[in-house]
Amino acid sequence: MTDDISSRLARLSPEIQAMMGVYALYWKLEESFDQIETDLSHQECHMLIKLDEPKRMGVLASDMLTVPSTITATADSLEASGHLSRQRDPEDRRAWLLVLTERGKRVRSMLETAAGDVFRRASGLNDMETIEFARMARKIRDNIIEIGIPEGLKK
Amino acid sequence: MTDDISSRLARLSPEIQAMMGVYALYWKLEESFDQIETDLSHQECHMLIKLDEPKRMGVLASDMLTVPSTITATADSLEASGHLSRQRDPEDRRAWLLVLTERGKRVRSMLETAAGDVFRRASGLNDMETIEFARMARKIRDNIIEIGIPEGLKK
DNA sequence: ATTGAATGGTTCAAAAAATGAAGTAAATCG
DNA sequence: CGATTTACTTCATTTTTTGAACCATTCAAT
Repeated sequence: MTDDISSRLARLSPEIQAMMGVYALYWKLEESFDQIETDLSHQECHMLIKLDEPKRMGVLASDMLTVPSTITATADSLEASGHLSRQRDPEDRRAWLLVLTERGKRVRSMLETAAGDVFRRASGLNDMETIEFARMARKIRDNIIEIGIPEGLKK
Repeated sequence: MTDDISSRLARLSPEIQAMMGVYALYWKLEESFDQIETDLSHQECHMLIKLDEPKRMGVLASDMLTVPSTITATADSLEASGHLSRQRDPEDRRAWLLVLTERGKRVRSMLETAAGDVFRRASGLNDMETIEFARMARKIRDNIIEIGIPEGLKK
């Protein structure tokens, strides 16, 4: 049965094959979020992951595909639990920068480690393949950041 | 600034780099779901994608990381809109198989095409790289299906 | 067979999460 | 300076998700 799915998939275009793999990996990652750190909601985990550096709330909103009021709520909650703090953006005093506290950094790094573990367990790739996959993933991410920012300002 | 993020990422372990790329791609995919097919909810899109072949509701629940009652609701809605039908599983008459209708197949194939387009636009990989990435993605997906099924029966 | 426990799915009320319209404060433009 | 736009907040409403009680079928052990 597995062979059937797999051989059918092999006939699809490479782009679709790629996306289906991405899909599967992402869901495994989500699954692992459910297991560790039970006191954080999904959305909170996502925000921590996105906060690899201080970011404006508006940037997060378009990054996380949601509206400002949702970001406010998530940030409130993470601030209350001591994972981040709001700091005025010196460039524009209307805007806030969300900055991880030490605790926030610790939890973020835990999430990152978990993500790495999930990849190792779920992918079944050997070391060489992992390195090659990572190289492409980095390229993809750079590309998305590049094309994504202008698109994020849509509407 | 982008260079800063990118060079920092380059210092992380390959597994984490890989996961961050996966993360970014998946979010782009979600974004595209928001744009096409406005009469389908997110969850409904996900269910259609998962239904590459008839599946039991329980299998979908563990696949989609949710509880049975959520699957019931989503299936009800997709059934009402003519995208799928319930058929008793002949193997076990307590269980239902969710089977896509012609319309459901059409929409699913549209979503698949959209996913492929997102990959092409978002990844920025050339043809060779795309083929290589796809090969690994297929391997990963196979591995996840293999290791995932026993894990799915947890609890 | 018969009974008891487990499994697959449904119902529905309650909880949680996401939204969007109206509001405040700061920046920008003419 | 005043008008407009931008960045975020508030909060009431809507949407989504959950979980406990439930029905029907299967499985296991007599």
